[in-house]
Amino acid sequence: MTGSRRSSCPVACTLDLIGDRWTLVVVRDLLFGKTRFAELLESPEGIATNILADRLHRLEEAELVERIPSETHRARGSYRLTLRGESLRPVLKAVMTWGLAHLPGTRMPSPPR
Amino acid sequence: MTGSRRSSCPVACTLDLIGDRWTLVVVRDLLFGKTRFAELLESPEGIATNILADRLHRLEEAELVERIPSETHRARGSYRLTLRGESLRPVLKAVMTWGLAHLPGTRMPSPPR
DNA sequence: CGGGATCCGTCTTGATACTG
DNA sequence: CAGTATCAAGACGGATCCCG
Repeated sequence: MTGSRRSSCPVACTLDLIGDRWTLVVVRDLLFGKTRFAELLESPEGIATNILADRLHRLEEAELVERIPSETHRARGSYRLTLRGESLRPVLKAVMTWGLAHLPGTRMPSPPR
Repeated sequence: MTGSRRSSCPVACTLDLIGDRWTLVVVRDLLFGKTRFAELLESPEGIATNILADRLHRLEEAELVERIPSETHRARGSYRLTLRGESLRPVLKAVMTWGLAHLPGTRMPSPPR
């Protein structure tokens, strides 16, 4: 995933940002209220630590996520979606709705709000 | 892209199907009315022939696309979205809407219907 | 010539081990 | 706990080859 802008198409350019198998899973978890690295790791999909770190960095770079460092412990920051990041909710909703309707066996884990 | 189902989450499972940088671009073109291999190749993003063939096969396997062989020329088939494939339209719409709203410089090429 | 398949070098991904 | 380092496996991209 290079992230390079390939065209002026809103679909292709958005996919440059979130078009991979992990980014939207991370966004999903953040939308569901998770904030810490370890929490994000716990999801049943089993994302690897380096992939999670990479995706969080990319999302930060795209200003979809911000990292909030802790004042007490230096290595205990948390991650939150920016407003821009939260605006991905309709995209996630559409993906989730499609999955629920067309992939038997899938179900909602907990309220996405 | 392995395509293996990793969880029961509708988001993660949907991403197993369409979570990469090319699949939704192909679906976009099919929704826009393109039907032939060569047409799909012409898009400004510049997909490689092997990648396009691979994505079409995967989409066929997932029953999102069907290949319709020509009666006259045997090597002149066309591809069309199935009903199931067309049902991805809201997902594509959400992605496109997000891109138009948040990625400056992106614009619609031609009516998506 | 159109519609792919195959080969191959490069870049990305992901599992695991390791560190502050 | 929160990542980084390492390294094998796989995906990408493009050039070419092949077949009707």
